[in-house]
Amino acid sequence: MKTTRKTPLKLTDTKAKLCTFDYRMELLHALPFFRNLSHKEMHNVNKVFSDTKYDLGDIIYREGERSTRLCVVASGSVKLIKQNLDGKEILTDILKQGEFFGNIDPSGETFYVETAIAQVSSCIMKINSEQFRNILEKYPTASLKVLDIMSKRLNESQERIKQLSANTVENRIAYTILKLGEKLGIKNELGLLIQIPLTRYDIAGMTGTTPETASRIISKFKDLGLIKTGRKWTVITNISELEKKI
Amino acid sequence: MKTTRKTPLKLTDTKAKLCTFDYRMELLHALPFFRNLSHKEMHNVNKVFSDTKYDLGDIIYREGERSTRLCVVASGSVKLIKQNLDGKEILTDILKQGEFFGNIDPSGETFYVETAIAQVSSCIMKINSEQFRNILEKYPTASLKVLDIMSKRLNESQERIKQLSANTVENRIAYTILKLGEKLGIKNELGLLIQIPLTRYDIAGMTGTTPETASRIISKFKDLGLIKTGRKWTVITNISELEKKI
DNA sequence: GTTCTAAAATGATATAGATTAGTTTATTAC
DNA sequence: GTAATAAACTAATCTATATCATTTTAGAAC
Repeated sequence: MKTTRKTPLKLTDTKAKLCTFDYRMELLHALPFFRNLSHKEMHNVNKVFSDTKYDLGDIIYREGERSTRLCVVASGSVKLIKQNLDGKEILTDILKQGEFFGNIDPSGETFYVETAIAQVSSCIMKINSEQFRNILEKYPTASLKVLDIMSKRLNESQERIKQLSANTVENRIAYTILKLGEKLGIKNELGLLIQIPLTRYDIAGMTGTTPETASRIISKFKDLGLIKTGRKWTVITNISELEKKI
Repeated sequence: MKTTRKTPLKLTDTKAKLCTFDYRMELLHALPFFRNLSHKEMHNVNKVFSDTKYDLGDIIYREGERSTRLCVVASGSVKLIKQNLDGKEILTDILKQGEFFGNIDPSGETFYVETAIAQVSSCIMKINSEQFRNILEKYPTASLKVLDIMSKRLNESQERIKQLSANTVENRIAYTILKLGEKLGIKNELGLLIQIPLTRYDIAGMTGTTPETASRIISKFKDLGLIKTGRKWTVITNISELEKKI
């Protein structure tokens, strides 16, 4: 018995929003690390950011390239991946509007440690890491916010290690879908809609398994009525039951 | 065919050094984030640190406890572990002299996300996170250093995810031993000596496997002449060949 | 030295999930 | 609308490693 797969949802416009001056100001000011800055200070910060548009699948930077930029997702979403020697890739993070990625500190690593790819059409704001460093030195509370975010990311990363070490693939996939729901989900009539193109390769890359196994388990979850999926969307239809699978 | 296991090494004194005022000053000043401070500034910083001695196996804090402290290893070594619901534990890090752990930012997580255990007799310096935050606000370059360390830890953590996702247990154990050698190893006549008590449980917790499998693979490495081990020590006798096992 | 004990090692068996191979379906291009 | 194609799905087999059970050993206590 299958759940129907022909459940297209009206997809929202995938074109990246234009990064107008006002939009950028608003967005930068909404970033946790710039929240306390005055309008004038924000104006100065805004000046040192540039922005670029990327289409779905475009590579923003590659692992191993000399790193000179800190990036902020102005619109769209970005996935970060690391590649293994044998070509297998792991997906380390999916970033949405307002999140930063790239190189924070010019005194540290000078090469990007992962590849960043636009997951949908996206607008990315960029700042030279040296200039970002200057801002952080000038506004110490901003540094502390960045530090806070880094701690949280480290903790999430360790949670993933814990899961890889001790949980089954089924547990991990349930957890990953729920986390994505929390982060990117929008409530609608069917449940919690995650509107990003999420291939079985992506799921496999996030959970340390193969696309085949990911597919099998997702089919199982669909049969159990926990989720519904299409090529570019996933809906969690029964959160509480899916949580029991962790 | 076995390599002889009766190879006791003269163990160095395991008693924790006393944390005299001068020793603390020296140590704090050597920390990357305080390196640029003046003697007078260091004096102020030193005042807000307290210190405590722990014996082998003592718990410094437990996962889930309210977190109010940032800790620095003054002497000895500390292991950080996270526990799974089913009791299986993963070892997230081993920290040596000069490394920090605990809670950095009081505005963030308010509970410890891991358990810290003294791996040998150790002296730990502690500071209230609020006070540490004040220091970081006062000395922006210190924040950037902390940020740098956090980035590095995040990257190491992601490297581990990559390995758990794509490599065999053998690969991971080889990698882990080499990393420990890099971090804690002391060159001696036999090779690179790692002088910490490292049980098969620890190795299993670091590599996401079981103690039995860890034991089997370590035996294999011993038979191949890559390492020698005792209860409280490990020597890498052939680094280049061990590297080929990654 | 001898005895004791927790850790380590080893052996036998079971299984989750990888691998290989093929079929079906959703979406894009026409 | 139909055709083309890449992703998703499914099935059968294989293997690395977990699990369960037992023996051996290093180092401590005497």
